[in-house]
This record gives sequence, structure tokens and C-alpha cells, in this order.
Amino acid sequence: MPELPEVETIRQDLRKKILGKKINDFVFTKKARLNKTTKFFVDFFVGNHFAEIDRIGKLIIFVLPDEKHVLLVHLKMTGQLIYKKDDKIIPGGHSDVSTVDVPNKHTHVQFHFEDGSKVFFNDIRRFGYLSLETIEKLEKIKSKYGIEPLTDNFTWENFAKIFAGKKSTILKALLLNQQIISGLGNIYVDETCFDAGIRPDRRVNTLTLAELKRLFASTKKIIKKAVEERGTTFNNYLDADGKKGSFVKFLKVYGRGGQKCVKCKSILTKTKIGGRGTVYCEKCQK
DNA sequence: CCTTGTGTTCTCCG
DNA sequence: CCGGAGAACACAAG
Repeated sequence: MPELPEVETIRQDLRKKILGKKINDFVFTKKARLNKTTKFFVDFFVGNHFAEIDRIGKLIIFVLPDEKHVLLVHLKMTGQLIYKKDDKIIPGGHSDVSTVDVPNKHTHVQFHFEDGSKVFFNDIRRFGYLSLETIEKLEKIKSKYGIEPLTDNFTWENFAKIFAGKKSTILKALLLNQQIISGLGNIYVDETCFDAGIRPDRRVNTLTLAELKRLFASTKKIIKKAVEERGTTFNNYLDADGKKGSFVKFLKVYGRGGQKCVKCKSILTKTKIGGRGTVYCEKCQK
């Protein structure tokens, strides 16, 4: 599941690879989820290029040189953006880096660049989308996102403010709410709560100052570490080179329901909180 | 039936 | 009874 660290990894990778490169062709299948006609996309992109790649929360923002438009890409659960330099077949099959062949049956969109390199948008479940928007629309969309764990705005003061007015919200629901904190998804919320030693089903108005401080520190720590490890490949996620993210080896609760807690060896609880699958330790998290 | 991210709808409380 | 917050529901597809 691409969350902030995964999307940020892809953004940083693609920036180095495709900025300024002229787009020679825009290729698509009829399964592609686009917010305009395919003709519109082709006419718009062929001959054009990307001037910058930004991100807000889990949304990738490809900035066009006209300073009037952006291409928004949301990967949802199974989307991938894979860059490939050329179509050379390496004898014996796979290259030593990429763990995926592209294009494949889940490739719905391709950008072909002037130097022969390509970007492939793959999506098994097809929940992800490409959306061509104006700068004005982007500002409206951006205004709906909460504070970003990787920016200077993510201070203890701003973090504490989030909780100040809240009453009985379930902690996990609050942390997953993109309008409050942007970028956290199911993996990092469970990991953050474990790291802070707090049950994800706690009502936020019952959290003590000490607990809030731990939660703030853990959020920063987990996200920073996950970005350093280039994300978590649990099922489907790959970076722009088709490589897996290595944070998976640091997961302490996500996907480990029924297994032993790494700290206290008791069995981790798997349950549903706020409608989402949740794993936590009854002993280590209070 | 499950999975998760997100947008919408509904309910409840002060 | 109104407004807003929070929770529940709906939807995507395999």
C-alpha cells in the first residue's frame, strides 16, 4: 500500500529521471482511469514535459511547464510507477534490479520520452487514477490536506493543536484522516501506535500529555525511517526502479496478527478498528 | 467474504 | 432544532 514513504520514494526517483524530458508518446489501455478523454491526454502530453514533481500526502503532483496545469496521480492500493531506461532484454530474463517486467497486463498508461526511456503506470485493482487539473483546482485539493510529517509544519505545537479540540475520536481514525495529518495509512498508523505504546482504539481525549509526546515522536521517527528504507513492500509496492522497499523488516505489528510481540512475546491481537484491519499488543500498548 | 484509501451519508449530541 | 463532529457506509476490483 503506497503511503507517504512509498509515494515520496517514487517522487524522488522520478524527479531524477524524467524532469525536462520531452514526451514523445502517451500510450494507454481502455482500463486506464483518466479524468479526461484519452484524446485530450494525448494532445496535452505529446511534445510536453514535466517541469517538477511534488507530493502532498499520498498524491503525486507532476507539474507542467505552462504553470497552469498539473497531472495528479494517486496509486491507491496497488498502483505502481515504474521507470525503464530502454527495452534491452537482459539475457536470461530479469535484470538484476527490477523485480517486475514492464509493460505487463496491469500496465494501463505509458509515457514515452525522447531518449527512449519510459514510465509505466501499473495497477492490478485499478483503484488508482491519473487526473489532469488546473493549478486552481490543485490549490483547492491541497487545502483539504492536514499537516505533513516531513515538513517544518510538523511541530509539537501543531501536533498538540490537532488533539486540543478533539473529543472522543478513536485515535486510529484520527491518524488515518488525511485532512488532519496527511500521508499516514494503515501500515504506519499501526506501527506508530506500537512504537508509542498506545492502543489504536484509545479515545483521543483520554490521552495524557506524556502519551501525546510519545505519539508525536513515534510518528516522526517511523516516517523518517520508512523513507530512509525506501518504503514498505508488503504485497505490491515497488519503487520507480521496480525494486522493493526495505522497511518491511522493521514492521513490528502490521501483518503480524497472531504472532509473538517482538518486545514481550505475547500474542499480537488482530481486530478491526474504525472499519480497518488493526494489529496491536495488549501488553505493550495501553 | 476479504483487502485500503477516500468521498459521501447518516447519526448523534450539545 | 441546528451545526458540526464523528462514525458508518459505499465504492473501486480481484
